[in-house]
Amino acid sequence: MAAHEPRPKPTRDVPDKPTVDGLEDRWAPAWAEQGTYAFDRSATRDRVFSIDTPPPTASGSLHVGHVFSYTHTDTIARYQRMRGMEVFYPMGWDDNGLPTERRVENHYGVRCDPSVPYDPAFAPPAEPPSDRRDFVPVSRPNFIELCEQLLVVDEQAFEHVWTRLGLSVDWSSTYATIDEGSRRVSQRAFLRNLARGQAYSQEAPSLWDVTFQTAVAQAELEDRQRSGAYHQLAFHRSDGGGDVLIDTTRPELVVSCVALVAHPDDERYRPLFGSTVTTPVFGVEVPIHPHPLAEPDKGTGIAMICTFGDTTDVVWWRELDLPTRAVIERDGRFSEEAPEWLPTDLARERYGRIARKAPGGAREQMVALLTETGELIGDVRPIEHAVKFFEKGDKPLEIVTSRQWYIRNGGRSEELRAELVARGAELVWHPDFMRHRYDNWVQGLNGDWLVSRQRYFGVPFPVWYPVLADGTVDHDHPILPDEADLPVDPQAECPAGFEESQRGAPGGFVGDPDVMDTWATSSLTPQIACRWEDDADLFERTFPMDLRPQGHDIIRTWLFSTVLRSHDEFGCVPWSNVALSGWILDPDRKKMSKSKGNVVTPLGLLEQHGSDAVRYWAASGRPGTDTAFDEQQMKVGRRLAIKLLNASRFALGFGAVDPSTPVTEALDRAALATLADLVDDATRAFDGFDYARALERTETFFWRFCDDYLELVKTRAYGEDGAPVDGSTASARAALQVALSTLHRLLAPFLPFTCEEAWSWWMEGSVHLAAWPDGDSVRAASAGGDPAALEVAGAVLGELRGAKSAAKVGMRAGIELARVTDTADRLDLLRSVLDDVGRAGRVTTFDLVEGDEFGVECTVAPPSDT
RNA sequence: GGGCGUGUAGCUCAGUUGGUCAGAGCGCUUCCCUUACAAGGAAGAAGUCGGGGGUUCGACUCCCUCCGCGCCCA
Repeated sequence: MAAHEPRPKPTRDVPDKPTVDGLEDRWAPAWAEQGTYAFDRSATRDRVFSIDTPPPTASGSLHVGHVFSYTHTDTIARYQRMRGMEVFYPMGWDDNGLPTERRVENHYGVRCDPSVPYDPAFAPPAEPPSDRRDFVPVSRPNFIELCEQLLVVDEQAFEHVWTRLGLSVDWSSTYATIDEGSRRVSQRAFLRNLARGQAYSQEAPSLWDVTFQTAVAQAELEDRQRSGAYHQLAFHRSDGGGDVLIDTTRPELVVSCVALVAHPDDERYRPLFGSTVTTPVFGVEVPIHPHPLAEPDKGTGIAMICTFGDTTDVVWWRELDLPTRAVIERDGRFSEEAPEWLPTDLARERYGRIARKAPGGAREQMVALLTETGELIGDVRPIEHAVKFFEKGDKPLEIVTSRQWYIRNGGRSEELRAELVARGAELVWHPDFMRHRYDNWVQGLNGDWLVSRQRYFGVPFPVWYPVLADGTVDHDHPILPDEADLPVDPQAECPAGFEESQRGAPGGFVGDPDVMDTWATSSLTPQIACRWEDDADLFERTFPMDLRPQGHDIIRTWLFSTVLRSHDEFGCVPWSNVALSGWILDPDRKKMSKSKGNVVTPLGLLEQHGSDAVRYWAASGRPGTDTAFDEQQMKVGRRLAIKLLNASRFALGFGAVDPSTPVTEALDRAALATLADLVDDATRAFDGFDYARALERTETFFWRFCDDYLELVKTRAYGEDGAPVDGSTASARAALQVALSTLHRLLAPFLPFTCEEAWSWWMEGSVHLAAWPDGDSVRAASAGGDPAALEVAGAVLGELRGAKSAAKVGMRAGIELARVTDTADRLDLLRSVLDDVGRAGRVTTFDLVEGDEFGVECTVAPPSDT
């Protein structure tokens, strides 16, 4: 539907007692029935405004932060719609990932096991077992089906909140990140990456979260301060020249030590480079290498390199071409068998004391061993140091080696990094300074994007591998599906030309067991929402998109990866604008979060204050700025909504006048001239995605409009009882119509329910499909009015009120004489509106005196008897 | 340690190229049930614009520095 010029109804229908209560129940269903926000896909690209809405986690719950940021986006969607754009505003659900996996498991009492064949008739247990060990194993396709069933329920709850909040989403076009379309897009994009050499697999060390049993990408890391302790260990020079002392926080990793390393310029260790030492306890001979990453100030200045204690070890391992001596398995425990590199029976026997132990237990044993051998020097010294964690995890990450898929992201290519930085520069950032976050992230990348997850639930890699005659798997010659067959599940389906019976057999095939990181799918939301290759017509009309709204905490993940995928596939940015929203802070200025227990449920807020009131608070939060959770502001929003209804009732309470009626009175013309400037201001703000500024300006005008203009014009607008409407009364009524129509539209993006209600009293169709007001048209209606006239009138009226207030009389009291002192220019303006000011202030006589200082002296009439 | 942001009335915040910019709302005090509005209206008190330097005829606004807070990255 295209925006249209306002069309007045033949008759007005204004309720006697307007209320903001219940407007959501009246208008949300009406909008749904009338398809008010339906996307017209016949629109050409230049008339479409498409929004890459963040898909909320389906199994989670909405919180105040969602209400906050989604309201921002909605105000922009509504503005663009009123500007005549067809708004493509789909909603997605992120159900691809751990939270959904857990939820489906617990809800149905099942667990995903890709080795189980698909069962089309599967039904989950009637009573979910209480113990996880009794959960029923189901195939991945079955698991996804259950996920989709549960999503229906979750979606309804979400949609209920969103529609009540008044999001102008087109609910006929939704997607889920695990649904068939998303899987197809993810696999297709991956195969294209693979074909272009942008994706590759490799046996490589990766950070591993033991709890979640998942590999962790650079973007999901966080450093946390943890207390640890330096243990000083004695290594023994092979030439018998004495001991080399090193400090380590992880003595349990001595068994996996492959070398010692010191800074090339470190005079203390320079003579030792190239020589070897034997490790304590195990007596393994290892070399001493120079490397610039060694820190002379840290500990003794020489460190042991293990495979792998931390990410620096990985760098050393790679750059110094060291052997791999991994001992920690994916369950986080030391392997059962003694490593083959241990040279002696004694060493193997000692290893038995740490076998199958978790790092903490192994450390205790090692300290005991080191103490027994006398190779632990002095006391352990407690320190605080940064330790790497999965952002969702609670145990320090280990580093394990396994086959992983990567997508090139510039971390190993300066050229690609530069290209991606250039893509970032093409985007318009709101607010602008957020672009630095992107730049810093891209420039700091030091490895490719790990997209393997080693989990079961997710989008599978669409890849099989040949099994050679000797039974080994040939990872270098993957078997790929035809794009037309996507999505595929290599664990449940066999590749073309093979039989299922050949799975795992020599001469047969195996399916890649891995699934993709959820960001590998989320990075394709523009492609998914716009239905890349699945609906070429829609894609052409909507992509590249116009706006990506999102939180600033996921610039490095979601924003960056989306830019990367679009760059790879299309050679362009996926959207032209990105809008970063801030946080909600609780009254103590802390970020609101579930773990802090200070989250308020959105539905309760919407019911308590009304949706428009909550939206008002949300829209007051400036783009990118953290905002305090403030129910007082919601109450202000509610008052604003009520005020709008009452002011509308007043302005519509007179008979309608023909829209062509000239606005002749100076006060009316001044009011419209002021309004015209406001329209320009609000339009400029919205064009720059600054909804908060548009709201603030409009609101400020509106309060002044009510307090001053409506009071000043009231008597004239009523006209003489029973007398025919004269020109000055008609002017007032005409100006009120113009002003009201304009204000309803200016406020519609913020208070959609209230504005629709008031609009419906006198206009055909939805205000949300009405054309955004035009400053020049309003200015034309003002017939060259001077905004200063309204200012002068308001200033004098304020003084008159002040005099009455000081005299402690009611505003109804009369003023016998008001002596106004002001400059000649302003007195001239005042004369042009003096009748209105006199009536509003109940002034009998004015005395206008020229002077430099503005002032009003009043003689308040004595209280009238009776 | 680096980067970004932020610090204006008790509270939440405007202040767009340096010159009526010292503002708004809430809260507070007082008055008023005036025919749009008592889930309201009117009026009033309240700030050395984080501290200190500097540029300028003039700085909340530009520069330097320090301090506080927040976020991101090491």
